[in-house]
Amino acid sequence: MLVVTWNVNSLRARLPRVLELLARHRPDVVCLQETKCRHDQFPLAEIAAAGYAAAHHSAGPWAGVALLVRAAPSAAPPDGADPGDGPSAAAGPDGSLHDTVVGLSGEPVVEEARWLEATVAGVRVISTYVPNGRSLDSPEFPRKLAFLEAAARRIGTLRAAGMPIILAGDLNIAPQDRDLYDPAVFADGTHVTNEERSRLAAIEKAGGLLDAYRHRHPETQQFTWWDYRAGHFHKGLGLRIDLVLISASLAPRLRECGIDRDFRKGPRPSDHAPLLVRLDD
DNA sequence: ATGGCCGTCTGTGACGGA
Repeated sequence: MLVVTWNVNSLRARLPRVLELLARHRPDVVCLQETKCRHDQFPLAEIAAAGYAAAHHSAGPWAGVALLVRAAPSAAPPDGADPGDGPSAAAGPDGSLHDTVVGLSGEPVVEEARWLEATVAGVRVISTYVPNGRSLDSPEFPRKLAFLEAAARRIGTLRAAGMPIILAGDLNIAPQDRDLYDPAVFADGTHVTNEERSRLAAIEKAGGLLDAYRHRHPETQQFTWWDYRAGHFHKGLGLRIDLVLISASLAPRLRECGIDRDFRKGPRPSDHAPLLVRLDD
């Protein structure tokens, strides 16, 4: 099973690149963040035409998360078929979306669209977009911490239910200093504080989860986000803030985990690159 | 590293992103 997470920074602006990703990698599951569209703007028809069912949590110009699941070839909708128009849309062999949950219980700002769950092939898959936090003295920062605490509670509940978990998304935390191009630049900023890192660790502990990229590549410095400005991508100045956390029970199936930097290049790229995780079937 | 960018909206610049 190939799982991809990608902060697309507007799904409408990025749709050609998303379709390119689906065609190139044919992932089984895609977790998207920052879709930035109203519910009625979500491009269900184009995604269905590419052979994917979708569930989404859309709230207008900010945030927004989605899950795409590859349909079986025989289950592809015929020409003119209604692709469906909501989180209940489903398709796939073992790739159906079941028991979709929209939103995170206890999240501080309910009207933001930052958390979406579904069961795919016996795995509880979550696409999340954690608040940025802006700055340490901003009211957004305690909201970020509260969101992370709510996520830990929810993950603990899901673990107790017994199904393996894949929590994927833009966590907006660099887990270690090796996940930053220069720790000094971020010394007084968000994304690196003990408050954030300890809450990320609490999520991992609550779920029995591990960071798939770091598990597979214990020492490598590689990034998933680069500022659009100042040529940072071409200078190699980025952060690793997009993560896939998997249940320890899935770790023996972890074949590979990598970042496709090609999608940070080319026409109209997102400022994030997709992170790919392959699990043996 | 001071900063350079890109996306949204009913906009003609402000704001958010990290």
